[in-house]
Amino acid sequence: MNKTISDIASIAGVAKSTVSRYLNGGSVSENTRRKIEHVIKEHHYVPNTFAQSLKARKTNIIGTVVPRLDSFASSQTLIGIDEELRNVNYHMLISNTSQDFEREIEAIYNFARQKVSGIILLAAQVKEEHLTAIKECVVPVLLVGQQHPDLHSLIHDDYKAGYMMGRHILEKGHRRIAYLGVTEKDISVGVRRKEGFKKSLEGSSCYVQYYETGFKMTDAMVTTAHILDEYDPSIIVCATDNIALGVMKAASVKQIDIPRDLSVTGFGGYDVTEIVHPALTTVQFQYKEAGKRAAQNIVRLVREEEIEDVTMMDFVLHDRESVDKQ
Amino acid sequence: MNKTISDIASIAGVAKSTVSRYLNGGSVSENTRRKIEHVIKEHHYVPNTFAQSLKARKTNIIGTVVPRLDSFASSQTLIGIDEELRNVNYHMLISNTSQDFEREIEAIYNFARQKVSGIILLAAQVKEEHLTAIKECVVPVLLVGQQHPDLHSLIHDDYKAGYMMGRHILEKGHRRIAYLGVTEKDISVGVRRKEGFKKSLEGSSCYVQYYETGFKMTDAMVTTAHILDEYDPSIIVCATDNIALGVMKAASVKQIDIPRDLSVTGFGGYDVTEIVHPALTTVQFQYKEAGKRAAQNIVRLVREEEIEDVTMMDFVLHDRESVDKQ
DNA sequence: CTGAAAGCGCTTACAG
DNA sequence: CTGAAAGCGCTTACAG
Repeated sequence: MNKTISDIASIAGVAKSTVSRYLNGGSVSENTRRKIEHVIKEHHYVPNTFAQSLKARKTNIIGTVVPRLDSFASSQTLIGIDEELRNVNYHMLISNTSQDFEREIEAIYNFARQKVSGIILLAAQVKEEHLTAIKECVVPVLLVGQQHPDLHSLIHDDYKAGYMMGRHILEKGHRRIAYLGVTEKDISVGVRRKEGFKKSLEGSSCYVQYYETGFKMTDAMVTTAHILDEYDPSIIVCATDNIALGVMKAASVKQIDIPRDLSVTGFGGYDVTEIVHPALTTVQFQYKEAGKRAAQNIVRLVREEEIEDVTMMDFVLHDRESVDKQ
Repeated sequence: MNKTISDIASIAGVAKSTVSRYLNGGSVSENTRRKIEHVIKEHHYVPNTFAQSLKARKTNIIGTVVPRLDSFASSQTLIGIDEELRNVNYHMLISNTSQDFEREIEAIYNFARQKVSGIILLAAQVKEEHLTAIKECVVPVLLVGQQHPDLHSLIHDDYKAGYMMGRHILEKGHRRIAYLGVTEKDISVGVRRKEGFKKSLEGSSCYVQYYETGFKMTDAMVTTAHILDEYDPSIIVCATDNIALGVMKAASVKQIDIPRDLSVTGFGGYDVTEIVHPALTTVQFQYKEAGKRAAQNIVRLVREEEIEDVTMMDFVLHDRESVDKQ
């Protein structure tokens, strides 16, 4: 495991350039090929990747910057990226930033030092510093989950998802609606979903109140208490599954029966939404497929092939038990 | 970003060895220090890690082999490892094997090629090939979640957890018990938990039936149907939270009220267990802390400091709503 | 087909 | 404190 190409060469009685050629598929006579092959097997020789990369001045590594490891969306996306990258002979390197902005920027520079050939960026917001870092590092970047005019990106169709959800609950007869969203700093989740939702309601005779809460389930539980105090909606449309779960928990604490007394919907399509009782009506995004697609796109970018500026992923609306017919 | 140490040296008008010395904290006069600093800043110079590692013949990278990315236990452990490693100036590299044995072995060799200074192995089973790979790669390894005589390991106290769970449900008055376990190939989950549980029941007057199912929620749902057909337990003790959720789902489908008609418990302490209704009685393992501890241990191993062969992590039993008093 | 040599970007004794 | 030189393990023209 600690032999070098020179060792192998001298044991096999050839020049190291010949071994290198053997390794890289250059022309080698059948005879020397066998000799080298044998020596390599015997000594379990594996080339030192650093030396290789130093020469090549690039790697077949794609760095992925991820805000958190413990979310369904993140892990599914990562799995997709990893699987697809493996298919095309690339490796994935993960850098978790724990939702810390500084670390995100740092991660980009670190990846550049490690000479990754491309970076997939899962970020909730793209700031000036991101752009600067990307420019300085001269490395292809694919933004996933958000959109930005200066960057190639891959997004879920949040607007349409919001729209479809609106149509859906309207069809179910709901007219007193609470929409429980998140900060507008998050364009996809905070703005797009809500905008799509609003749009679907245009011209209908319903009444909507908009609320904002945090991403955590506990935040949602607290906010739900407020909502229920001041307003009596027939349904709470939540911007994420997590928030919806918080609403459900808050309701169960208050002995409010879902969906009889109150309907709830989410967005995301997390596995749990099927498990909880009642099963949650939600929009399921295709995270794993998005990951695969992201991998394909970044590799194209690395190879300087053309890709569309924005790749849009589809979704599925699951009509389940948490919404009652009014 | 693409300048080399030579560039910096010539621009600053010094030798590259001086720049290197500056970079590595060697003695440099105040004057040259300023010059170099200025040039580096201006050109955004960052040393090439490959060249560095090539010289150093090692890195400050710890490779982590993980069977899956989409489990609560995995992600929490990874987060813990990452956080702690960052504190001690190491980096984490993740290799996901999607529970594919071949890939696990491959990952070890790959990490070795990349000259990681240590490997943290989250594996359900340790086979001969693992040991061979580890031996050949001459790299420190820490096994997490399982135990093996030839390896340093960090484990959760599954035996004691099983034992405590047994005591707990006995105290609650349960006497007709079903234990829904998993394959004994998984020593921690399949054997230890069950053994501890069995032990706690010794001398008590209860009746227990042991069943086996897969790790997936859907497997558990199917098995639960069988159990309920042939046996009428007052409680089903499940080897994992996932399985317990499957049981709960199966029960809700059959209109069986939990905990009134049937009690359920899990192991793991996943976040969802608090969300579902009724909240699940379970043992919460300290995954994140385990990750941190694992990071500390592997670094000690890398530095050739002493650590105990087996590090045992503690747990907390959460007494919640899914278990009824009999 | 094969080998000697140069060079990738760094670090580390060794002189001065 | 500073610089010239050698070397880490590989690859790639260039000759032969």
